[in-house]
Amino acid sequence: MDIIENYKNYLNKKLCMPLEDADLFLSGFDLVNYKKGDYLLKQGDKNNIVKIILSGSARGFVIIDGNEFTTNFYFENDHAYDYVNYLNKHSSGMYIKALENITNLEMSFEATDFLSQEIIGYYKMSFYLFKENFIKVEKERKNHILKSPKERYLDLVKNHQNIISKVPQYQLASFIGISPEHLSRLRREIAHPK
Amino acid sequence: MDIIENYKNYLNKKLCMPLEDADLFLSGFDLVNYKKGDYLLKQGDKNNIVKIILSGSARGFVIIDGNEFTTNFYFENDHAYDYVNYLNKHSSGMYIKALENITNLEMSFEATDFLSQEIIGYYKMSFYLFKENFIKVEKERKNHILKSPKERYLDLVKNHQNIISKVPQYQLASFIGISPEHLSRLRREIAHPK
DNA sequence: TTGTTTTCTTGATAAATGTCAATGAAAAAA
DNA sequence: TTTTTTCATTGACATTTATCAAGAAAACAA
Repeated sequence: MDIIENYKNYLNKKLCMPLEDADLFLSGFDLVNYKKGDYLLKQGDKNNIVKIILSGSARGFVIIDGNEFTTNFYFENDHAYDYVNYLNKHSSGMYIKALENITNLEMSFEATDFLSQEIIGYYKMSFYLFKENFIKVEKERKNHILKSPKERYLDLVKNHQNIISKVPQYQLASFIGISPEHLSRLRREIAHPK
Repeated sequence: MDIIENYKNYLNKKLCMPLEDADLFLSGFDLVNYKKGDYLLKQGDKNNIVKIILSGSARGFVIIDGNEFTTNFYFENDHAYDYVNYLNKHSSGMYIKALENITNLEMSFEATDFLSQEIIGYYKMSFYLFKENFIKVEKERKNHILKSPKERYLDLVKNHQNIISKVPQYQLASFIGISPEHLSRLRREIAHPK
Protein backbone atom coordinates (compact mmCIF):
# COMPACT_ATOMS: atom_id res chain seq x y z
CA MET A 1 0.00 0.00 0.00
CA ASP A 2 1.13 3.51 -0.74
CA ILE A 3 3.13 5.10 2.03
CA ILE A 4 1.52 8.49 1.53
CA GLU A 5 -1.99 7.06 1.45
CA ASN A 6 -1.11 5.44 4.72
CA TYR A 7 -0.20 8.77 6.28
CA LYS A 8 -3.25 10.44 4.81
CA ASN A 9 -5.30 7.82 6.52
CA TYR A 10 -3.53 8.61 9.78
CA LEU A 11 -4.28 12.32 9.40
CA ASN A 12 -7.89 11.59 8.72
CA LYS A 13 -8.51 8.91 11.31
CA LYS A 14 -6.25 9.86 14.17
CA LEU A 15 -6.06 13.61 13.77
CA CYS A 16 -9.61 14.14 12.49
CA MET A 17 -8.50 15.99 9.39
CA PRO A 18 -11.06 16.07 6.57
CA LEU A 19 -9.80 14.25 3.47
CA GLU A 20 -9.91 17.35 1.26
CA ASP A 21 -7.76 19.21 3.78
CA ALA A 22 -5.42 16.27 4.04
CA ASP A 23 -4.92 16.37 0.30
CA LEU A 24 -4.19 20.07 0.34
CA PHE A 25 -1.94 19.61 3.33
CA LEU A 26 0.06 16.83 1.74
CA SER A 27 0.38 18.65 -1.55
CA GLY A 28 2.89 20.98 0.05
CA PHE A 29 5.27 18.22 1.10
CA ASP A 30 8.21 16.61 -0.63
CA LEU A 31 9.39 13.07 -0.13
CA VAL A 32 12.96 12.94 1.15
CA ASN A 33 15.09 9.89 1.85
CA TYR A 34 17.90 9.39 4.34
CA LYS A 35 20.29 6.51 4.79
CA LYS A 36 21.11 4.98 8.11
CA GLY A 37 23.58 7.24 9.86
CA ASP A 38 22.59 10.40 7.99
CA TYR A 39 21.79 13.51 9.96
CA LEU A 40 18.27 14.89 9.63
CA LEU A 41 19.34 17.86 11.68
CA LYS A 42 22.40 19.25 13.39
CA GLN A 43 22.82 21.62 16.28
CA GLY A 44 22.79 25.17 14.92
CA ASP A 45 20.92 24.22 11.74
CA LYS A 46 18.15 26.49 10.58
CA ASN A 47 15.42 24.17 11.85
CA ASN A 48 12.70 25.63 9.64
CA ILE A 49 11.63 22.41 7.97
CA VAL A 50 8.86 20.15 9.14
CA LYS A 51 10.00 16.54 8.87
CA ILE A 52 7.50 13.75 9.30
CA ILE A 53 8.76 10.20 9.32
CA LEU A 54 6.80 7.85 7.07
CA SER A 55 9.12 4.92 7.49
CA GLY A 56 12.26 4.28 9.50
CA SER A 57 13.42 5.68 12.80
CA ALA A 58 15.78 8.26 14.24
CA ARG A 59 17.43 9.36 17.44
CA GLY A 60 17.66 12.87 18.84
CA PHE A 61 20.55 13.92 21.05
CA VAL A 62 22.57 16.85 22.29
CA ILE A 63 26.31 17.04 22.79
CA ILE A 64 27.57 18.50 26.03
CA ASP A 65 31.29 18.59 26.79
CA GLY A 66 31.82 16.11 24.00
CA ASN A 67 29.31 13.61 25.39
CA GLU A 68 26.13 12.63 23.62
CA PHE A 69 22.89 12.65 25.60
CA THR A 70 20.01 10.92 23.88
CA THR A 71 16.81 12.86 24.40
CA ASN A 72 14.38 11.55 21.80
CA PHE A 73 13.47 8.67 19.55
CA TYR A 74 11.37 9.09 16.45
CA PHE A 75 9.28 6.54 14.60
CA GLU A 76 6.51 6.38 12.02
CA ASN A 77 4.25 9.46 11.97
CA ASP A 78 6.50 11.30 14.40
CA HIS A 79 7.68 14.82 13.76
CA ALA A 80 11.45 14.68 13.68
CA TYR A 81 12.87 18.15 14.18
CA ASP A 82 13.61 20.33 17.18
CA TYR A 83 10.00 20.93 18.07
CA VAL A 84 10.52 23.43 20.85
CA ASN A 85 12.96 25.58 18.92
CA TYR A 86 10.86 25.27 15.82
CA LEU A 87 7.92 26.74 17.69
CA ASN A 88 10.13 29.52 18.96
CA LYS A 89 11.65 30.01 15.53
CA HIS A 90 15.11 29.36 16.90
CA SER A 91 17.80 27.33 15.24
CA SER A 92 18.20 23.73 16.28
CA GLY A 93 19.60 22.90 19.69
CA MET A 94 19.97 19.22 18.92
CA TYR A 95 21.08 16.56 16.50
CA ILE A 96 18.79 14.05 14.84
CA LYS A 97 20.36 11.04 13.17
CA ALA A 98 18.79 8.18 11.25
CA LEU A 99 18.84 4.85 13.09
CA GLU A 100 17.84 3.13 9.84
CA ASN A 101 16.89 4.18 6.34
CA ILE A 102 14.18 6.79 6.41
CA THR A 103 11.51 8.18 4.12
CA ASN A 104 10.23 11.57 5.21
CA LEU A 105 7.63 14.09 4.28
CA GLU A 106 9.27 17.50 4.41
CA MET A 107 8.05 21.04 4.05
CA SER A 108 9.52 24.45 4.80
CA PHE A 109 8.10 26.61 7.54
CA GLU A 110 7.08 29.21 4.99
CA ALA A 111 4.96 26.62 3.23
CA THR A 112 3.29 25.44 6.44
CA ASP A 113 2.67 29.07 7.27
CA PHE A 114 0.93 29.47 3.94
CA LEU A 115 -1.07 26.30 4.52
CA SER A 116 -2.21 27.53 7.88
CA GLN A 117 -4.06 30.29 6.06
CA GLU A 118 -5.48 28.05 3.36
CA ILE A 119 -6.71 25.17 5.41
CA ILE A 120 -9.57 25.91 7.75
CA GLY A 121 -8.77 22.94 9.91
CA TYR A 122 -5.06 23.61 10.05
CA TYR A 123 -4.87 24.78 13.64
CA LYS A 124 -7.29 22.14 14.73
CA MET A 125 -4.98 19.62 13.19
CA SER A 126 -1.89 21.20 14.70
CA PHE A 127 -3.67 21.06 17.99
CA TYR A 128 -4.43 17.37 17.74
CA LEU A 129 -0.95 16.63 16.63
CA PHE A 130 0.35 18.61 19.50
CA LYS A 131 -1.89 16.78 21.83
CA GLU A 132 -0.28 13.48 20.90
CA ASN A 133 3.14 14.95 21.37
CA PHE A 134 2.29 16.64 24.59
CA ILE A 135 0.81 13.57 26.19
CA LYS A 136 3.88 11.56 25.34
CA VAL A 137 6.32 14.13 26.65
CA GLU A 138 4.40 14.83 29.84
CA LYS A 139 4.16 11.14 30.65
CA GLU A 140 7.88 10.80 30.29
CA ARG A 141 8.54 13.85 32.40
CA LYS A 142 6.41 12.46 35.19
CA ASN A 143 8.11 9.10 34.85
CA HIS A 144 11.38 10.75 35.74
CA ILE A 145 9.86 12.11 38.92
CA LEU A 146 7.89 9.05 39.89
CA LYS A 147 9.92 6.07 38.78
CA SER A 148 13.33 4.55 39.28
CA PRO A 149 15.63 3.89 36.33
CA LYS A 150 14.77 0.20 36.56
CA GLU A 151 11.08 0.95 36.34
CA ARG A 152 11.66 3.33 33.44
CA TYR A 153 13.49 0.59 31.63
CA LEU A 154 10.72 -1.92 32.26
CA ASP A 155 8.24 0.66 30.99
CA LEU A 156 10.15 0.88 27.74
CA VAL A 157 10.23 -2.88 27.42
CA LYS A 158 6.52 -3.04 28.00
CA ASN A 159 5.29 -0.05 26.03
CA HIS A 160 7.97 0.78 23.49
CA GLN A 161 9.25 -2.43 22.05
CA ASN A 162 10.16 -0.46 18.93
CA ILE A 163 12.70 1.53 20.93
CA ILE A 164 14.10 -1.50 22.70
CA SER A 165 14.54 -3.53 19.57
CA LYS A 166 16.10 -0.88 17.34
CA VAL A 167 18.33 1.09 19.65
CA PRO A 168 21.79 0.21 21.04
CA GLN A 169 21.73 -0.14 24.79
CA TYR A 170 24.09 2.68 25.53
CA GLN A 171 21.70 5.08 23.81
CA LEU A 172 18.82 3.60 25.75
CA ALA A 173 20.74 4.11 28.96
CA SER A 174 21.33 7.74 28.10
CA PHE A 175 17.65 8.22 27.34
CA ILE A 176 16.72 6.64 30.67
CA GLY A 177 19.28 8.82 32.37
CA ILE A 178 21.83 6.27 33.60
CA SER A 179 25.21 4.92 32.56
CA PRO A 180 25.38 2.03 30.08
CA GLU A 181 27.15 -0.11 32.66
CA HIS A 182 24.35 0.39 35.11
CA LEU A 183 21.69 -0.49 32.56
CA SER A 184 23.61 -3.66 31.82
CA ARG A 185 23.49 -4.57 35.50
CA LEU A 186 19.83 -3.73 35.82
CA ARG A 187 19.12 -6.03 32.91
CA ARG A 188 21.04 -8.86 34.52
CA GLU A 189 19.16 -8.24 37.74
CA ILE A 190 15.85 -8.42 35.89
CA ALA A 191 16.84 -11.58 34.05
CA HIS A 192 18.16 -13.35 37.19
CA PRO A 193 16.24 -11.89 40.11
CA LYS A 194 17.79 -12.28 43.55
CA MET B 1 -6.28 47.07 37.52
CA ASP B 2 -8.99 44.53 36.86
CA ILE B 3 -7.81 40.96 37.12
CA ILE B 4 -9.86 39.83 34.15
CA GLU B 5 -8.71 42.73 31.99
CA ASN B 6 -5.24 41.64 32.88
CA TYR B 7 -5.84 38.14 31.60
CA LYS B 8 -7.58 39.45 28.48
CA ASN B 9 -4.46 41.43 27.81
CA TYR B 10 -2.40 38.28 28.18
CA LEU B 11 -4.62 36.42 25.70
CA ASN B 12 -4.33 39.23 23.24
CA LYS B 13 -0.66 40.02 23.56
CA LYS B 14 0.93 36.71 24.37
CA LEU B 15 -1.46 34.33 22.64
CA CYS B 16 -2.32 36.58 19.69
CA MET B 17 -6.03 36.29 20.28
CA PRO B 18 -8.12 39.08 18.70
CA LEU B 19 -9.89 41.16 21.33
CA GLU B 20 -13.38 40.26 20.10
CA ASP B 21 -12.55 36.60 20.41
CA ALA B 22 -11.06 37.13 23.82
CA ASP B 23 -14.30 38.74 24.96
CA LEU B 24 -16.36 35.85 23.64
CA PHE B 25 -13.90 33.38 25.12
CA LEU B 26 -13.98 34.97 28.55
CA SER B 27 -17.76 35.27 28.57
CA GLY B 28 -17.99 31.54 29.10
CA PHE B 29 -15.95 31.55 32.30
CA ASP B 30 -16.91 31.95 35.93
CA LEU B 31 -14.72 33.40 38.64
CA VAL B 32 -14.06 30.89 41.41
CA ASN B 33 -12.11 31.38 44.62
CA TYR B 34 -10.13 28.91 46.69
CA LYS B 35 -8.50 29.28 50.06
CA LYS B 36 -5.02 28.12 50.86
CA GLY B 37 -5.13 24.36 51.37
CA ASP B 38 -8.27 23.81 49.30
CA TYR B 39 -8.23 21.15 46.61
CA LEU B 40 -8.80 22.32 43.07
CA LEU B 41 -8.87 18.70 41.98
CA LYS B 42 -8.61 15.24 43.46
CA GLN B 43 -7.57 11.94 41.98
CA GLY B 44 -10.63 10.31 40.42
CA ASP B 45 -12.49 13.60 39.99
CA LYS B 46 -14.33 14.21 36.76
CA ASN B 47 -11.66 16.57 35.43
CA ASN B 48 -13.91 18.22 32.85
CA ILE B 49 -13.40 21.79 33.99
CA VAL B 50 -10.83 24.18 32.62
CA LYS B 51 -9.23 26.09 35.49
CA ILE B 52 -7.04 29.07 34.75
CA ILE B 53 -5.26 30.72 37.63
CA LEU B 54 -5.59 34.50 37.69
CA SER B 55 -3.95 34.97 41.06
CA GLY B 56 -2.35 32.64 43.57
CA SER B 57 -0.52 29.36 43.12
CA ALA B 58 -1.04 25.64 43.44
CA ARG B 59 0.79 22.36 43.57
CA GLY B 60 0.01 19.17 41.67
CA PHE B 61 0.89 15.78 43.05
CA VAL B 62 0.05 12.10 42.95
CA ILE B 63 -0.12 9.68 45.85
CA ILE B 64 1.63 6.35 45.45
CA ASP B 65 1.75 3.87 48.33
CA GLY B 66 0.69 6.67 50.65
CA ASN B 67 3.53 8.95 49.55
CA GLU B 68 3.00 12.25 47.80
CA PHE B 69 5.03 12.96 44.69
CA THR B 70 4.94 16.58 43.57
CA THR B 71 4.72 16.74 39.78
CA ASN B 72 3.59 20.29 39.00
CA PHE B 73 3.43 23.85 40.20
CA TYR B 74 0.91 26.34 38.88
CA PHE B 75 1.03 30.13 38.87
CA GLU B 76 -0.64 33.08 37.17
CA ASN B 77 -2.06 32.29 33.73
CA ASP B 78 -1.33 28.58 34.14
CA HIS B 79 -3.93 25.94 33.44
CA ALA B 80 -4.43 24.04 36.64
CA TYR B 81 -6.09 20.72 35.94
CA ASP B 82 -4.91 17.32 34.82
CA TYR B 83 -4.09 18.42 31.31
CA VAL B 84 -3.20 15.04 29.87
CA ASN B 85 -6.27 13.29 31.18
CA TYR B 86 -8.41 16.26 30.26
CA LEU B 87 -7.28 15.92 26.66
CA ASN B 88 -8.00 12.21 26.79
CA LYS B 89 -11.33 12.83 28.51
CA HIS B 90 -10.28 10.68 31.43
CA SER B 91 -10.90 11.41 35.08
CA SER B 92 -8.12 13.05 37.06
CA GLY B 93 -5.04 11.06 37.95
CA MET B 94 -3.70 13.69 40.30
CA TYR B 95 -4.40 16.11 43.10
CA ILE B 96 -4.10 19.87 42.84
CA LYS B 97 -4.03 21.87 46.05
CA ALA B 98 -3.86 25.62 46.61
CA LEU B 99 -0.54 26.84 47.99
CA GLU B 100 -2.17 30.19 48.72
CA ASN B 101 -5.52 31.84 48.12
CA ILE B 102 -6.51 31.54 44.50
CA THR B 103 -8.81 33.28 42.05
CA ASN B 104 -9.59 31.15 39.01
CA LEU B 105 -11.39 31.39 35.74
CA GLU B 106 -13.35 28.17 35.32
CA MET B 107 -15.40 26.68 32.54
CA SER B 108 -16.83 23.24 31.86
CA PHE B 109 -15.60 21.13 29.00
CA GLU B 110 -19.01 21.29 27.35
CA ALA B 111 -18.75 25.07 27.30
CA THR B 112 -15.25 25.07 25.83
CA ASP B 113 -16.47 22.57 23.27
CA PHE B 114 -19.21 24.99 22.33
CA LEU B 115 -16.74 27.84 22.16
CA SER B 116 -14.51 25.88 19.84
CA GLN B 117 -17.33 25.99 17.30
CA GLU B 118 -18.17 29.64 17.83
CA ILE B 119 -14.74 31.18 17.82
CA ILE B 120 -12.92 30.96 14.55
CA GLY B 121 -9.58 31.39 16.24
CA TYR B 122 -10.30 28.90 19.01
CA TYR B 123 -7.96 26.17 17.86
CA LYS B 124 -5.36 28.69 16.95
CA MET B 125 -5.58 29.99 20.48
CA SER B 126 -5.53 26.51 21.96
CA PHE B 127 -2.48 25.89 19.88
CA TYR B 128 -0.64 28.92 21.17
CA LEU B 129 -1.65 28.16 24.69
CA PHE B 130 -0.48 24.65 24.23
CA LYS B 131 2.76 25.82 22.83
CA GLU B 132 3.62 27.57 26.08
CA ASN B 133 2.74 24.48 28.04
CA PHE B 134 4.58 22.16 25.75
CA ILE B 135 7.79 24.14 25.76
CA LYS B 136 7.82 24.22 29.54
CA VAL B 137 7.18 20.52 29.94
CA GLU B 138 9.67 19.48 27.31
CA LYS B 139 12.39 21.60 28.84
CA GLU B 140 11.82 19.97 32.18
CA ARG B 141 11.82 16.52 30.70
CA LYS B 142 15.16 17.16 29.05
CA ASN B 143 16.50 18.60 32.26
CA HIS B 144 15.93 15.26 33.92
CA ILE B 145 18.01 13.57 31.26
CA LEU B 146 20.74 16.17 31.02
CA LYS B 147 21.19 17.59 34.49
CA SER B 148 22.02 16.46 37.99
CA PRO B 149 19.65 17.15 40.89
CA LYS B 150 21.94 19.93 42.04
CA GLU B 151 21.80 21.58 38.64
CA ARG B 152 18.04 21.17 38.51
CA TYR B 153 17.79 22.92 41.85
CA LEU B 154 20.04 25.77 40.70
CA ASP B 155 17.88 26.08 37.60
CA LEU B 156 14.83 26.56 39.75
CA VAL B 157 16.61 29.17 41.84
CA LYS B 158 17.64 31.00 38.73
CA ASN B 159 14.52 30.74 36.59
CA HIS B 160 11.65 30.03 38.94
CA GLN B 161 12.04 32.18 41.98
CA ASN B 162 8.26 31.99 42.38
CA ILE B 163 8.52 28.27 43.02
CA ILE B 164 11.47 28.59 45.36
CA SER B 165 9.91 31.29 47.47
CA LYS B 166 6.44 29.84 47.86
CA VAL B 167 7.00 26.13 48.20
CA PRO B 168 8.19 24.07 51.20
CA GLN B 169 11.50 22.41 50.53
CA TYR B 170 10.31 18.87 50.83
CA GLN B 171 7.85 19.50 48.00
CA LEU B 172 10.61 21.05 45.95
CA ALA B 173 12.76 18.00 46.58
CA SER B 174 9.99 15.73 45.37
CA PHE B 175 9.57 17.83 42.25
CA ILE B 176 13.30 17.66 41.56
CA GLY B 177 13.21 13.94 42.18
CA ILE B 178 15.30 13.59 45.35
CA SER B 179 14.74 13.16 49.07
CA PRO B 180 14.22 16.25 51.26
CA GLU B 181 17.32 15.37 53.26
CA HIS B 182 19.42 15.32 50.18
CA LEU B 183 18.13 18.68 48.99
CA SER B 184 18.99 20.11 52.37
CA ARG B 185 22.55 18.87 51.96
CA LEU B 186 22.82 20.17 48.42
CA ARG B 187 21.74 23.58 49.66
CA ARG B 188 24.37 23.56 52.36
CA GLU B 189 26.96 22.53 49.81
CA ILE B 190 25.93 25.40 47.55
CA ALA B 191 25.98 27.90 50.39
CA HIS B 192 29.37 26.73 51.75
CA PRO B 193 31.26 25.35 48.81
CA LYS B 194 34.18 23.02 49.55
C1' DT C 1 2.50 34.56 74.60
C1' DT C 2 2.69 29.34 74.92
C1' DG C 3 2.19 25.11 73.14
C1' DT C 4 1.67 22.23 68.95
C1' DT C 5 2.62 20.87 64.58
C1' DT C 6 5.22 21.05 60.57
C1' DT C 7 9.43 21.59 58.25
C1' DC C 8 14.43 21.67 58.05
C1' DT C 9 18.89 20.02 59.35
C1' DT C 10 22.35 16.71 60.78
C1' DG C 11 24.61 12.18 61.61
C1' DA C 12 25.18 7.32 60.73
C1' DT C 13 24.62 3.86 57.64
C1' DA C 14 22.91 1.44 53.51
C1' DA C 15 21.66 1.26 48.76
C1' DA C 16 21.96 2.97 44.14
C1' DT C 17 24.58 4.62 40.54
C1' DG C 18 28.89 6.31 38.25
C1' DT C 19 33.66 5.72 36.59
C1' DC C 20 37.54 3.36 34.87
C1' DA C 21 39.72 -0.54 32.93
C1' DA C 22 39.62 -5.00 30.91
C1' DT C 23 37.50 -8.63 28.29
C1' DG C 24 34.40 -10.79 25.27
C1' DA C 25 30.61 -10.57 21.92
C1' DA C 26 28.47 -8.69 18.11
C1' DA C 27 28.23 -5.95 14.13
C1' DA C 28 30.26 -3.67 10.29
C1' DA C 29 33.72 -3.25 6.94
C1' DA C 30 37.04 -4.95 3.95
C1' DT D 1 35.66 -14.92 4.86
C1' DT D 2 38.79 -12.19 7.82
C1' DT D 3 39.64 -7.97 9.96
C1' DT D 4 38.25 -4.05 12.33
C1' DT D 5 35.30 -1.47 14.95
C1' DT D 6 31.56 -0.92 17.95
C1' DC D 7 28.95 -2.49 21.74
C1' DA D 8 27.89 -5.12 26.04
C1' DT D 9 29.39 -7.15 30.21
C1' DT D 10 32.02 -7.59 34.40
C1' DG D 11 34.94 -6.31 38.45
C1' DA D 12 36.88 -2.96 41.64
C1' DC D 13 36.20 1.14 43.57
C1' DA D 14 34.36 6.02 44.17
C1' DT D 15 30.52 9.03 44.45
C1' DT D 16 25.87 10.13 44.92
C1' DT D 17 21.64 9.56 46.98
C1' DA D 18 18.26 7.25 50.16
C1' DT D 19 16.73 5.91 54.64
C1' DC D 20 16.08 6.18 59.47
C1' DA D 21 16.31 8.55 63.67
C1' DA D 22 16.96 12.58 66.39
C1' DG D 23 16.98 17.27 67.43
C1' DA D 24 16.58 22.33 65.98
C1' DA D 25 14.06 25.82 63.70
C1' DA D 26 10.09 27.74 61.83
C1' DA D 27 5.21 28.20 61.14
C1' DC D 28 0.77 27.96 63.07
C1' DA D 29 -2.97 27.83 66.45
C1' DA D 30 -4.90 28.50 70.93
